[in-house]
Amino acid sequence: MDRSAHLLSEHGLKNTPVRRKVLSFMEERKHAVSHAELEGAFNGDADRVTLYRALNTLEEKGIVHKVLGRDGIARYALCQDDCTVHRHDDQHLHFHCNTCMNVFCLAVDDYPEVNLPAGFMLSKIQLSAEGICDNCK
Amino acid sequence: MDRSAHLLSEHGLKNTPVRRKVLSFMEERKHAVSHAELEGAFNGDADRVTLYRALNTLEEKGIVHKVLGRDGIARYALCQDDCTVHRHDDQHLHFHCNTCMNVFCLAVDDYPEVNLPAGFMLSKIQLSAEGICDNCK
DNA sequence: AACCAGATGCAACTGAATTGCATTTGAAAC
DNA sequence: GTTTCAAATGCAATTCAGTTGCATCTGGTT
Repeated sequence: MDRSAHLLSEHGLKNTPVRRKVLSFMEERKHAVSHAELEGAFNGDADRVTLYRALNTLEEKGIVHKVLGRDGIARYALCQDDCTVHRHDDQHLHFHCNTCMNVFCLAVDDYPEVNLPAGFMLSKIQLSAEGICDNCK
Repeated sequence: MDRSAHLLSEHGLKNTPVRRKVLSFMEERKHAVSHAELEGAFNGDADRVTLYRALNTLEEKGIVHKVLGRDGIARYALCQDDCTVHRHDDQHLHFHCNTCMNVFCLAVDDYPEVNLPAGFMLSKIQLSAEGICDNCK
């Protein structure tokens, strides 16, 4: 059983061709993938709605996490191993390329401390950056 | 001439009722405003397309800046005085409320340093947070 | 082999945002 | 104050990401 199939059974999801291919496609990319990108890769082998639902399900189970690009379009990337349904490990930097619009999940050593005004309850801090990615440069 | 009218002439924009009202509406709010919120405030006094165009124009001129909510919907807030067409002062924290989905621009004292992998060119770092705002708490 | 909850495919729909084009208007020139 | 015109507005139609309803199919268990 490959890694994709393992991830699925581990989270109580049926091991279907679509989900396996979605996961292995993400493994091969170093940027977060959009629905449109996946649809292109499937090239008619899966309905667009099925892909939307596969992505939503994978996110709900904590297998992938969702990030909105600067263009407002959702992208998805594999979570780290220690992600759970209840806690996603988002302690990384999302780098937004202003040329290709791709989003990259990059490791970051130290995370900033932030103190909010009175009355604001903090649940998560996220760091993001934008510029030009190594591929577009 | 009030502040809204001044901002417009300062940036070479016509001083129209719609733009003045959009700006003064933003001044009164402490969160970034969405198109839907504006449309409600205008209550038929301006076409929805006109509002979209007003927001785009104000952003292009550096009078307001745009931020995407967690829901993927654009919101706009007045820039600090030192924003220009070429450089927006985004050195603040965007706080996303998970209840009302409003976005708040909050001041932040120290900004984190980040070093990217080779080949990535950084142009801007942004800090965002999510949780519950003071109003929803 | 039988079963069924969950996954898929197809069609229709929603909602944010954009585009084209005719009309109106702010503000500068006269 | 009148003329003038680029810019702004209003209206209709369109685009595009994402969702929903429902019938059919299938992975995995019995």
